[in-house]
Amino acid sequence: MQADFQLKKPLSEARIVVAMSGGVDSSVVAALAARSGAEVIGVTLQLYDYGATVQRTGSCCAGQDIYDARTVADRLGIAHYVFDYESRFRDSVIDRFADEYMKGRTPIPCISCNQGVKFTDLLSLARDLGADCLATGHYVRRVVGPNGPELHRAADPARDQSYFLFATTPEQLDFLRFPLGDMPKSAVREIAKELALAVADKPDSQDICFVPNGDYASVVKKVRPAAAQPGEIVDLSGRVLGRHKGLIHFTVGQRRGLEIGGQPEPLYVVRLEPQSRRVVVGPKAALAVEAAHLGGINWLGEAQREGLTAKVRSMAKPALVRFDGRSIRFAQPEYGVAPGQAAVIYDGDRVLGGGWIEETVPAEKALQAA
RNA sequence: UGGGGCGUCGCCAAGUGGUAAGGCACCGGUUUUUGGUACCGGCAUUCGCAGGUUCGAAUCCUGCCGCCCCAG
Repeated sequence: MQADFQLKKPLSEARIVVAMSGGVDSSVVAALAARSGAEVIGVTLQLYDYGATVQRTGSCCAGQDIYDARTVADRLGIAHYVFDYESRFRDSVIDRFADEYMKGRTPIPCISCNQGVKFTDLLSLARDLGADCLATGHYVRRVVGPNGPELHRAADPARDQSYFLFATTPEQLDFLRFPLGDMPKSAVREIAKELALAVADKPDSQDICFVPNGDYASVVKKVRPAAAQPGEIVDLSGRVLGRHKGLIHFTVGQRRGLEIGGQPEPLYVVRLEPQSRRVVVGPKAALAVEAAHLGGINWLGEAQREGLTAKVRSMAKPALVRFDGRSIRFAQPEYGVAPGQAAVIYDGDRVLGGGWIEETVPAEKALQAA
């Protein structure tokens, strides 16, 4: 299987830097790059303290993963460097993650990481190394269109990671390459197996890489000890239904963990009020949202067209929306839209851009029905 | 200490002689490079306690305990 690195010069004269996390995907990218005839440099970033995470499955960029990346690079016969980006990662990803939770928002550290550490810092590092491009293992397609490179959904819809890459700027996209965007995951594993890469059967990463055991609240508390303030759980009319042990344990749309029984139907978190530390809950209908205001918008497209869709979470099916440059308006009510999450706007398979959800507008009709 | 009502899983609650519905909560799993959602599965050998009647009781009888309401 050959990969097209979309370079203007012959591959034999090119230098490709591959971001190697230590997982199968980026390892296969390195293999494809090595096979292309270009000079390949593997780079692995050490992002967080790995003492606690060594051997943990489903992690990335620490301990065992760095060792795995090195092993693959050795096998492929390519150069490999490890850089310590811990403090940068702590500032731009972990601290920001904790601060968002303290504000009653629900952050997506993977996007912060892609946006900052990977596509800003690592990318400029790659330029410094004299690379012609930076290749990563993301499942997303870079399509060269009439007006330059475009970002598209991966060919394998089950693996598509475009949601996590909405903040990629045109300048970054110009330098980035995503050789796996056209392949199904199974093909990637097959390549890894053919080449007898040690990571061929390594489990996919999941959850938040720097959070052990899925217990993100502990990480937030460790970074921001003031985060664990208890408060009241109230219904839409303000009636106190119970107490909670910290706003950071909740996100809009969440059902479990409220520990309030005796209800005729499930209760969901409708909103979080950091000032009063109240968690406001209500029936599912109260979750309906008709619009969302976005901040930190990144735009990759040209004209804004009709028939756009948007995703407000990674695995959601795209919803029909109108976008006016600042807000999206859903054609049908959308449920569980949480501030702090990303809204990514698509034209078909193409990512036009997106932004962070700052505020949502309840869908009146559905709210009254509640 | 007169009258009335009630006591079934953590919560709500069905069941009034035939061998414990359901919902919520909780737990586990599946899905997933965020959080969450959704889906699947689990969850009272026992009905406040003690006796009795009956082939058989959460359901009937007796006593006790506890709670609520109305009267003092």
